Amino acid sequence: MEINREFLSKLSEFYKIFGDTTRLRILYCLKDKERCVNEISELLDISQSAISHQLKILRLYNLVRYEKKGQVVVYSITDLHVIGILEYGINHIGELLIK
Amino acid sequence: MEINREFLSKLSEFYKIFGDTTRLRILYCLKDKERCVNEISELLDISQSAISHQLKILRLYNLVRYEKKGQVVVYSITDLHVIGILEYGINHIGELLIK
DNA sequence: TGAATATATGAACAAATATTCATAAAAGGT
DNA sequence: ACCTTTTATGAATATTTGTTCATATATTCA
Repeated sequence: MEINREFLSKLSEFYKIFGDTTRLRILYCLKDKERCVNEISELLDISQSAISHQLKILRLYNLVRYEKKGQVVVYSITDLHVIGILEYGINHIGELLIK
Repeated sequence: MEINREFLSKLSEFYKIFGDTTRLRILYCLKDKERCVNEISELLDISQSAISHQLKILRLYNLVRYEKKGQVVVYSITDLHVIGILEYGINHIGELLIK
């Protein structure tokens, strides 16, 4: 009847990740293209540190992939699910918000 | 290129709602059946006040419907989208978490 | 090797959010 | 009219979360 507590907790943590505009913007700007930290930082006009902290969270949940290329670290979306979830939100949530 | 700021903010607020175990549990226990506040409170073993505060948020975002029946207030899920989003999470997020 | 650049990270602080507690409001039963 | 039950709500508090600031680490280049 009730959902298993542990899964529930993971589920809420997961949604929570998408519940922050900084993280959404990061994910969105990585949607079609990998980018390095400074690039993201400049593009979104958010401090390097803040971006780095948020990337850490995204990494922790396997939403982004980390690849070191010389001095630079390049981040990209891990997997199509992430884009799917984003698009699901973009398409379906609008409708709910209107009513 | 970037998502419109206002939509972005609504989107994150929306995901945020699902990013709390209490609210997830409330939504989940209303999945197939309408219930009154005390019923939810007892079922989930969370204080009536906490439930009521959270229901207010769910109501604000039109995720649940409010119906007064005499002394009792009955809540139910507003719309199939909500269940869709929940199920989307339940089905797809598990996979992401594993990797 | 030393300077410059890119990124990560811990601690402090600020802001947002959830819960509790006390109480109010609304309805029903006596 | 009064007591009981159910729900809502404001204020206080506790907790969580995000950002900034200072600094560490790693890599390249001179």
